[in-house]
Amino acid sequence: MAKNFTTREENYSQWYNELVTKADLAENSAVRGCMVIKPYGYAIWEKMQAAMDKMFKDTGHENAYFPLFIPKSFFNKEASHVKGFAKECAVVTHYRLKSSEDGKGIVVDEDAKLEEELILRPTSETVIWDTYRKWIQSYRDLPILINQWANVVRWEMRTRLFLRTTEFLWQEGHTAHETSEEAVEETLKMLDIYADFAENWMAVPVLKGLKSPVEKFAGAVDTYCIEALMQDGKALQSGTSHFLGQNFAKAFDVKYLSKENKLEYVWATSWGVSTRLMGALVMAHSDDKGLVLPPKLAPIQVVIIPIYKEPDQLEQITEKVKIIKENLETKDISVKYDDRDTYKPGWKFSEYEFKGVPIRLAIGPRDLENGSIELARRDTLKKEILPIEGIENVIKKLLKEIQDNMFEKALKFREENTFEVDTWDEFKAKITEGGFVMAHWDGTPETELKIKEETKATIRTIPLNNPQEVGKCIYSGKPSTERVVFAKAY
RNA sequence: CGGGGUAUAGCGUAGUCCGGUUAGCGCGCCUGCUUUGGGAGCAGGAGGUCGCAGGUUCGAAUCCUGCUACCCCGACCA
Repeated sequence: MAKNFTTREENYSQWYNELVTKADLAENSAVRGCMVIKPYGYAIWEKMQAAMDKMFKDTGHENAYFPLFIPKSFFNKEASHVKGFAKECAVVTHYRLKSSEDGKGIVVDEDAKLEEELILRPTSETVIWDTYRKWIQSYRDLPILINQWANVVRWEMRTRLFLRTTEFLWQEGHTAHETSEEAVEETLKMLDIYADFAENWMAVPVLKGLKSPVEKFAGAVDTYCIEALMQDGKALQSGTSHFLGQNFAKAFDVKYLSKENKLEYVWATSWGVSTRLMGALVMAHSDDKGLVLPPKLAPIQVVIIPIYKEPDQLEQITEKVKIIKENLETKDISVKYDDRDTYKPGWKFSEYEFKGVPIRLAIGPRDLENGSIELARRDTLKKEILPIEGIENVIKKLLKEIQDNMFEKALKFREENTFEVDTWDEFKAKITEGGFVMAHWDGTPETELKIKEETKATIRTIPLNNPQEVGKCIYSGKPSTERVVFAKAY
């Protein structure tokens, strides 16, 4: 299956595409730009969902569901929001089909034109704020802390599996607060949760920071983000958290009566991560032998493969494996015993290696004699023979070690590919090579756009707690007080 | 939407320039036997509207015209 697999060196984007499809994560569908997420890929997404869902709930959020369709008129209400999304909205204009005149096919029934056209949500701010208006009257109704897991549609020109698809899955949190301070606090709290998730579950180190005005969300006052560096030196925005100020409250007339009996607009946030995280996961860790999954998100953490010649040998092995498997499962480790007789051990080794299973155990007659088992770890590809006795404890520890090792490796990569530059020539050179380039910027959108035009690089983020230092903008030479992070981005 | 490319079995492809048997090969699939500590071997077998629609021709995967889909590179974006 994974024979003739393109290497990262040869062609990074082809490597990515082949990896995603051959590892059974997803495939292209009949509809351009849309993907089928296959069971193995979806299992990873479900693990991501479960972990984040718990984090959201632990911080007081509740799940709800808002509709897929949004009345077109809602989109007129917040000017910059319209501008940001108008170009990529799918629109429903009719609600019925009929047989065509010639009886050969089916056509849109022109008599079934909708009074008001419906937009397939590119995000749900509008429908949610239209709803919140009805829910909020008094400060006693606040805060509202709601999240929804949903699909959204953005009609993109160019798509890539997981990284940018026409329809994608995500979660979107939408909160309403009494004060600006509280909303900002919420925005940053969720940013922290995203960073925590990325680093501790995905083993992907991220930079937390603020988006430049050019890059921020349409309708937000401030957009915060987590940015990760991929192995090809390009940045991937992996999550965003927006402080919306009173923009949507004003657009949808959402007011509350304060303790002082004054009518005030509420303060808002929204935050989201999507199936794009799957792309980040793949591109951050995987190698030329296939996927490498962090143990905390791997659908299968340990696979056990029997090696045998005779049926009775398999029986003995299976008996032994049953005990090992139970011991592992007692320790909350997910185990698959692949005793299929239709594939040979070598084939299975390659298969699970390609699918990124963190630990592989192989057990044969020789092991039964010696009370031993062969353990191979995916991240380092190292193999060793260990006693079966107590193997569950070794594995428990090793899974943690693999998780940590993957993070450390990714962090080291990022550190080795983060550069400070002070001149325009240096900047252009480093940007071409790839990586995060820390440079002074005069703070104007004009300069940012010029830099983008000339180098394709954008400001990925202005890091939180950024050290202040005197410097000159690499492009305009104007004074600057801090370095910002430039990179080419996905 | 611009530039480039591709379309032949489930997947990958040869054949196309220069029209001519039954469209070939690899992987995968099915059956049987032998195998099993890193992608097994042998034997047999199934599987094709050659992207679609026209046209030229005695004859089209091959030449001509039109269309469609997909991929890559740009512009746009998470």
